[in-house]
Amino acid sequence: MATQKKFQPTESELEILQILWEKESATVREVHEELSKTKTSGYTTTLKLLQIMFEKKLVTRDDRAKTHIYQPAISRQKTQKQFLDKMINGLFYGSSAQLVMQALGNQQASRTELDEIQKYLDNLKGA
Amino acid sequence: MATQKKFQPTESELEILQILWEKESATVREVHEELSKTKTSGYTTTLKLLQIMFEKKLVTRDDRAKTHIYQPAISRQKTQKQFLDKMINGLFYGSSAQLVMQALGNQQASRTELDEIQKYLDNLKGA
DNA sequence: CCATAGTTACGACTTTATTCGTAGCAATTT
DNA sequence: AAATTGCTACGAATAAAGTCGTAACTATGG
Repeated sequence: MATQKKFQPTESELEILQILWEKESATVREVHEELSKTKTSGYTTTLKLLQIMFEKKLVTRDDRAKTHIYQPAISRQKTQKQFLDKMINGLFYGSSAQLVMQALGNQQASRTELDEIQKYLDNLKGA
Repeated sequence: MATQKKFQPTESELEILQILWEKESATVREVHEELSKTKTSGYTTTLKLLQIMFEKKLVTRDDRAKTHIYQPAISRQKTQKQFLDKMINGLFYGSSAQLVMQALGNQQASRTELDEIQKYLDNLKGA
């Protein structure tokens, strides 16, 4: 089990994880290229971040070749859960229902999405 | 309208806002007392934070008396929305449905809560 | 009226996160 | 084989958040 709670990714680290989840694996340059679409920081910054993330065990890497290849070490799901939990406890009185309704109210979900949620809900209730 | 996006409360500021939302209004000491239940930082830290929050306009204060009285300047709802939006965009591909299902799956909501959500959902779909 | 306790203000220190410059190495080009 | 390019490593500067110590003021109790 040993759920490495210790290292919650920071804001920047999350951005990088996004990219790694998307691409499955990537070199520093690839990550940087992608980051550059929304940020202006330099290559070595990206490199350093990935190195830190490696130490924190947020990513793994294959360094057999000169150009290292990085992969995410924590799943998107797990990370989502971590942040959700934090948010539910911090901002929503610990009630996921509160959060859900707020989310449904603010962002509008499409009909299709609502139906999906419906199905999911039925499932939970059925159990 | 002028949605003061500028100042997203930080982690610590959020904790303080929680307390202010709860109490409606409070002195530094009251906030600090409450904070002390979960943190160990000193009185002047709390004071300083409230002062900063005042400058950021996250709170208002009545300083007619020696002991100032603070009130939240942004609503819980609005803040919830701000953070939810950020999270949906950052971690859930911009899909609120994704977030909702993840939230329902992880945290278990009680039967009552599920029913509430159901009602809410019917409402949305009805419209 | 003096001492004490409670308050605000505020500068400075600490810690954490982000950013970058530079050195060094290896592969590739000329 | 020298120059160029592209990579990693890593220390250090900068920025942002949180923390605290101390001064100054005010009301209160002896």
